[in-house]
Amino acid sequence: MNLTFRQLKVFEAVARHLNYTNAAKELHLSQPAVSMQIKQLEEQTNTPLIEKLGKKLYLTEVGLEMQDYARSTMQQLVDLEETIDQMKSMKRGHLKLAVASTANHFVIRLLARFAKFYPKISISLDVTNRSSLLDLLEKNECDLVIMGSPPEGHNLQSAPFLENPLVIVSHPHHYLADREHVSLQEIANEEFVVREQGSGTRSAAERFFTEHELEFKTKMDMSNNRAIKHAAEEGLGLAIVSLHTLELELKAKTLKIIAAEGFPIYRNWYVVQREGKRLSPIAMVFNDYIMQEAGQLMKDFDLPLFKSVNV
Amino acid sequence: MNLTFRQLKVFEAVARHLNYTNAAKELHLSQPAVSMQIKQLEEQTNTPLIEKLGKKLYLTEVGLEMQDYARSTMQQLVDLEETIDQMKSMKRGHLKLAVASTANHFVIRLLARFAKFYPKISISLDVTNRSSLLDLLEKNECDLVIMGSPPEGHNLQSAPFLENPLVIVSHPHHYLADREHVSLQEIANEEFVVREQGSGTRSAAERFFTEHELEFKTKMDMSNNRAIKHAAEEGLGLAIVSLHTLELELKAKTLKIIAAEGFPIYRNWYVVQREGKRLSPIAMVFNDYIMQEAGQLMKDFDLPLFKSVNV
DNA sequence: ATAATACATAAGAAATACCTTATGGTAAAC
DNA sequence: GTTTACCATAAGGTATTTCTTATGTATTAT
Repeated sequence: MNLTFRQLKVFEAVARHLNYTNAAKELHLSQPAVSMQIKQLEEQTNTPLIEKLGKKLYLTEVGLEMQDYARSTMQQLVDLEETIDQMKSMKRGHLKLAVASTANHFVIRLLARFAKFYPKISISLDVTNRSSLLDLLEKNECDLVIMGSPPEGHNLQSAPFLENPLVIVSHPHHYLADREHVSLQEIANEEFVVREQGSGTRSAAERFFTEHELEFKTKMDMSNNRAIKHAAEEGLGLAIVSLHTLELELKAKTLKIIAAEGFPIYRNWYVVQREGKRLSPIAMVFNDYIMQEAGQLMKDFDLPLFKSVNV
Repeated sequence: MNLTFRQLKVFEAVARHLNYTNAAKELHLSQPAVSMQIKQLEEQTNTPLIEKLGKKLYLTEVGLEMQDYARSTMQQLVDLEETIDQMKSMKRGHLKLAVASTANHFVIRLLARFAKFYPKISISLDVTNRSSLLDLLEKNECDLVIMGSPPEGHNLQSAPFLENPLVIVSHPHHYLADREHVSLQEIANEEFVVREQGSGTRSAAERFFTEHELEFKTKMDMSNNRAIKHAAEEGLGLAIVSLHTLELELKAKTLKIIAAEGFPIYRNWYVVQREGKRLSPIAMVFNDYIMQEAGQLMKDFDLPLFKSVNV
């Protein structure tokens, strides 16, 4: 059985009118065209669907069944079209993001704003480590990834969208904590708690010290940003971290930013996607959104000391 | 949007394999044929459904939606086919009958047997009066009608399928009730309770008396067969009724058949349908069934005195 | 009886659907 | 680097679909 949507459409009209001529008018067709479609449908099903008694038309039992089927199928088609339209116009859809754990906090703030504009869009946010992020991209299991240091040569495409100021923090009673200016040399005399080798933050810090021909004294390294901050709080050393991860600690005054010369170091946050990936409409919009709005939005958020540090 | 079932079928295969070449093999097509169907589907929806990243294929969000749609639509088509097949093979369907109230009792017995052969077939039986029967046929609201005297010239087609013996009954203590032979003249001396003018039974009775040049003395006429029998039970007169309506009364011995000369008068039960009506498979089978089997079946039923009357 | 109405059928033409083979391009595997 | 696997694209042809106009036929209404 090889029906066509055309046959169903015509049949539905005839079944509704119980009159070929009127159905033909509705469909802007000639009457024989309608007759033929019905005839073909009857040939397909190999059973009469409509019977003519005198001048009136009646649906046979199978005809009634066919009417049900035609209506439901056509309704489904309408539904599909609507769903697709909604997806296109982003009234519906799903945005799959993944972020580096260091970016988690500020990305959630960005997302909160973004989500308000697209109430019917569902969002999934995977907060995970660097290698998992690359894995997700590889498997095409997410639309976009936000991270601090995209790798090279994995068929990835990345774009910086926001400055990522790295600052030096200490516990509030550190002797450098309240100073208005701390020289490079004074910094170099301190010991640091740092991220593991290979981390973007670690690399940036090392580059900074190398460029200024200073020694970078690392006391401990840890693979977790939160652990580093905690170590600094406990006075195990100074820490170099992204300002964007510090909101809570600054509010709670468990850490203080040191007014170190040459700081903050500016790195970037990147949006990363697979090369060649055709973004879904909503992913494209989100991409545009953060590229254009992230800077402004971050300023709107109440990051204390941002300005003073930024001098 | 003007999809084709072909496009959906091909898309479904591709979505399942996530591989054009394998889908093509499954469908016994060349690979470009598959490419083209997908491309056309994407043109119809005006949105990508499948994306190729590296060597792997992925469904887009809309593609996933389309996959759902394709599967459900194709499943519905399978269901439709099955339903139609079942209707054709009479594993399903509906038989709409209407019978004259006088025929009710014996038709139900016929139906009970018939229904056993077609357990999934539902049957509706409308028991109503003559004019309503014609109305039902006119409006094509039933497949077949069973009645005693089909009218002429209503674009109806009728076929006798069973003898309808009319007998004379009286209450059990009537002085003719136990006689082994009652002459025509003795009958003609009696008074009768009869159906209204125009009724088939009435006409047949009148014809009988006219043919034998006897007077037909009618005391009362009633439009309801049951009322007539009741009148006879109460001794208001003799009654001429179809043997097939008497089963209960004979069993209960509230009426007795009189062994009148020339009786029973043989009339017929008819199956009536609209001229030109294409019977549904099940209606056709039922029609054949009663045409061929009704006589035998009626003999199987325990109609006491049938044989003796029939001598 | 005649006209009017409505569906069926036939013939022909245009569009389009659909498939094949041949070929090109790209990513991954060796 | 070469090969392999796999999809895209092009060209070309056939079959099918789908429509129209013209005409036939049956039923109903006048």
